[in-house]
Amino acid sequence: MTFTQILPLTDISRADACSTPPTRAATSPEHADALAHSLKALADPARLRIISIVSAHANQEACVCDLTDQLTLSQPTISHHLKVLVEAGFVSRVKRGTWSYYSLVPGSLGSVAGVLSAI
Amino acid sequence: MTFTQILPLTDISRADACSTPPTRAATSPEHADALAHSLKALADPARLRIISIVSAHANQEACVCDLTDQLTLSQPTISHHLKVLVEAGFVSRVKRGTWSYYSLVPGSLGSVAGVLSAI
DNA sequence: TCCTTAGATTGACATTGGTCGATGTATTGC
DNA sequence: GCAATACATCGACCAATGTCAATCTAAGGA
Repeated sequence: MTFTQILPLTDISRADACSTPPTRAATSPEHADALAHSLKALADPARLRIISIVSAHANQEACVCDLTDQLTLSQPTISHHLKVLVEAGFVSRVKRGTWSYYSLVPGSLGSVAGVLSAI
Repeated sequence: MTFTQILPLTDISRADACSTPPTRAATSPEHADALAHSLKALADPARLRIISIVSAHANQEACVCDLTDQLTLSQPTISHHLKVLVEAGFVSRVKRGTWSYYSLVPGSLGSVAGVLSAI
């Protein structure tokens, strides 16, 4: 019989008296990086409003002119925010004629919400 | 019978030909600001790991030494991240003796997740 | 072909944000 | 009271980010 059998492993493995042992493993750094990247894309008032405006449309689709109408931001700035959202996978773009139409990627928001509440 | 009865109102109310009408109102700027502020507090790998480490503990409580052990960050940096999380309402602090213990604010993550999936 | 329009890209700028070393402040133990 | 420990705060620095004016590209229309 060894010491590790007599004493709980958690008491041996840590030296700090202040702490209680963890019940499960914490999120990996890679997982945290990925989630933070998604959250960063959402963590901007203009981008949240863009998502809201897009999803408020009948066919879940809005053109850039809808956004420049409602947001008090320049057209390049809105285009920049749209690019961030596309690269993060929250909206997708389709071009018809002169106009670009943006739509929500189904489930993308719910996925982040699910991960968040599962932490 | 007037024109507004013949033609759909939505066709009259907007001048842009590229756009479909919205089915509901978009999020208010104030609401977007508030949600963005909460998301900003979460949108950092170190802070996500802090939340994960705290919630992985038996009593949903961890001291700073638990965090300095697991995160490869300086103690002032960790203290800074903790302050951000406290001010955003995701964790709370209680001091017992020399040690500060941080714990998750129940429901705070779920609340953000709920708002997110309701956009 | 040329002009106009829609929207993307570029470059520059100011602001914010993450990080650390140094220091400050309680609390504990001697 | 004094030294040591745990943690917070401060100040500085560099990187990342939001914003806009200017420019570029592509699609239509005359």
